[in-house]
Amino acid sequence: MIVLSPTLEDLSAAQAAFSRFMPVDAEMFGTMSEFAQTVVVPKGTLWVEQGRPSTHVAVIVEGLFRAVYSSDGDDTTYGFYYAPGFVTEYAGFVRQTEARLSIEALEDSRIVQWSYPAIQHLYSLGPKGERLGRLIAEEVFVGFMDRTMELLLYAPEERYARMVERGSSLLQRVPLYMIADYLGITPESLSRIRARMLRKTS
Amino acid sequence: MIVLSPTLEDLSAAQAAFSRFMPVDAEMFGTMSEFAQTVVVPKGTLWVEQGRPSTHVAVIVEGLFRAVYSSDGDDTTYGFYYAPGFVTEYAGFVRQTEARLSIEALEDSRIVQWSYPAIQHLYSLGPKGERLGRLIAEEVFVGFMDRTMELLLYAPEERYARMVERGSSLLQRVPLYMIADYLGITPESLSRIRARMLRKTS
DNA sequence: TGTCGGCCTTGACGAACGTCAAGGAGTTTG
DNA sequence: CAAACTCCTTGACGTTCGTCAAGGCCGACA
Repeated sequence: MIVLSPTLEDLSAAQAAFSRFMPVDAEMFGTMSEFAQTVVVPKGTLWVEQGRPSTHVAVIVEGLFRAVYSSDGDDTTYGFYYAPGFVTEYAGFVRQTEARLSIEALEDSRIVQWSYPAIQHLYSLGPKGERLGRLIAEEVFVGFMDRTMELLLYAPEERYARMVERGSSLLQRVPLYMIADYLGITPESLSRIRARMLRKTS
Repeated sequence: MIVLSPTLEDLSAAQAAFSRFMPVDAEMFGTMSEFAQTVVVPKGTLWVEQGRPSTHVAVIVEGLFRAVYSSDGDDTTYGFYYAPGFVTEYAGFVRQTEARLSIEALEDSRIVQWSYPAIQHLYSLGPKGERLGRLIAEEVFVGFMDRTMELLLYAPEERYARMVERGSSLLQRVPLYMIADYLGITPESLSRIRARMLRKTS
């Protein structure tokens, strides 16, 4: 992992990500830029390690990450993160406790990150900073609600079918055993589900 | 549902709930009290109805609620809410869109509620209001992360076993078919799981 | 007291999933 | 070029789940 000063493109990608939630004026953009770091994360690197501090939140300029929970030597893929969007081990970050998940780069990635003190500083600047933090937390929340609903409402086969219908780019970018994991099933089961679906459409 | 002016006990229960997240000073407490309403919700009432606006957020003084998603005539129990804690159809509330879930009182309940404009007013008072909103959103988020993790990591039988170990009061207060639903299985399967667990311990 | 309705259990059966094991295709590495 | 590795698939088998159906328990209520 290499830490750099952000380029203008990095900063504008970051601003675009934040702008999806609320307008970012010149002053806030300036403050953000001042504390931002660009990080180049090679494929396979753990940007956050389970059990260690979760110190940063980042905007993904390019690349792909997964959140993974490890226990007794086996991994569970909890979620994926890609541009344009955020990546962070949120639970640990907001409470400044140790990360409960690792976050691993699945492709060579480039992110713009802020430390916890930098974010606190942003909050301390006034209601606009707090507001941005709140809006992002709420948005992230709604995303997780969808995820939980998917697991509760649909059987494994339907979950995969819906992912295909949605045209998720993950299906092209991620090995199937991680998709299986994400859907809550084994790779063998996903393989059989795919075989069944092929038989039906042909 | 009967709407009343909050009693002092109602307000102090509300303050206690908020205090779990950050100190609430006299000024903020005053503003909160000014806009608060107490609502008596009889068992069986839908406090929020799926498809209609999600207008309020509330602190539970006493009672029990469940969030339920209805589709094609069958229901899925999404979560439970009880004192001391909050209840709201959060996704609809924060975005002021229609509720995606209904929220039903499972016991005769008493809550202290705030409307969306009241909360916005609280936010507009300065960083402390925004901060409180953000902290609550983050806390709610971590809870949902736990919920999703439970569904991904554990098989149905383990999910029930963990609920028993945790000593959840829900097991005493809620019919098993709702528990089954909450765990993502059918009532029949939960019944068999209970039978299996009894055989093992005896 | 008898009946009704809500809730839990049990049975039977088929379908889907998990596990263990083996094999094949494509890519990387020496 | 061959060997090693990663990833996906397929097979066999046992277990668990969902569904449909029936029956029992218990509190509510006339």
